[in-house]
Amino acid sequence: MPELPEVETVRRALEPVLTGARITGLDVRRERMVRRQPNPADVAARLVGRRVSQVGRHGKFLQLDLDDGEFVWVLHLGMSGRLTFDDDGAEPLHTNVVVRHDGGPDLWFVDPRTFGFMAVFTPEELAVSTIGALGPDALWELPESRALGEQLDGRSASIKSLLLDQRIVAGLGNIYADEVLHRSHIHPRRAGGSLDASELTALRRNVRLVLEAGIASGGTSLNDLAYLLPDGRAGQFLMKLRAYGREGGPCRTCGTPIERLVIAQRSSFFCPRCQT
DNA sequence: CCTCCATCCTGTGGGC
DNA sequence: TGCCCACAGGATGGAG
Repeated sequence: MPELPEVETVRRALEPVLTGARITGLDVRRERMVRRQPNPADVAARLVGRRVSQVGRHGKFLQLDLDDGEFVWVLHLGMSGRLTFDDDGAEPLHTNVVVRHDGGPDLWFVDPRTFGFMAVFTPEELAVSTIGALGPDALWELPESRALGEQLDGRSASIKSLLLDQRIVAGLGNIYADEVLHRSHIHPRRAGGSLDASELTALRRNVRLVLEAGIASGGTSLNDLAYLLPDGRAGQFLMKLRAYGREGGPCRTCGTPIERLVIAQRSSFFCPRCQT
């Protein structure tokens, strides 16, 4: 569920609490939440007793440096993951992992669908994993349009599916990809290699614009059961969406009803008039 | 190398 | 009200 703006919002909430904190305990209640770990039994041993030196992010992956980079603690929220601190309220259903530390209240990893996961890698293990093959971060390392064009050159797959490919640029998901394409007036089914220079320029500009606007609004909460800020509030970007989830509603540019297509097994919302 | 597809899970909302 | 189905913010591994 959470895309870059949501994960960045979470990162900013974790940063002041966890930076410098020492992990004192780990309670894994659903083993499935620990995945992609070279040896799953190592997770507690690698985590407990270590100090968080930096709270980072690459695309949708949270990456927390432990003991100045000796290990990297990776968390991914999947489709329904939430990170929140124990606020003395009732522990939510599907609190699958509890992390104790000396920087404040326990950290709760809540995830009904369990598509999220966590793992603790050495930098070497991380580098050779698929996480190490992530493309540049869509916010912090967004390539120039010319370099984007080189990535897309010759590709016959739809631009929508290529925007979702985290090896090209890391951070866009289904909502923000649709928003970027709408603002760029590009049809989601266009072949990636068919974009011209001015379209690439618009695409790049709108990736930045949409992600920054999403972060400024605290992300997108589609309903109050999935993504929420760590303090429990809902993100406010939903009302600013121009395409995603608006099938049948008027295009905010030209009034034409927004249509829905399935591309790469995901819903795509677009304006049939503005986006060509 | 590239593209497409099924799969991992649980919950919700719409239609009947 | 209850049942059934479609669908949901993601990533991966394997087939072709």
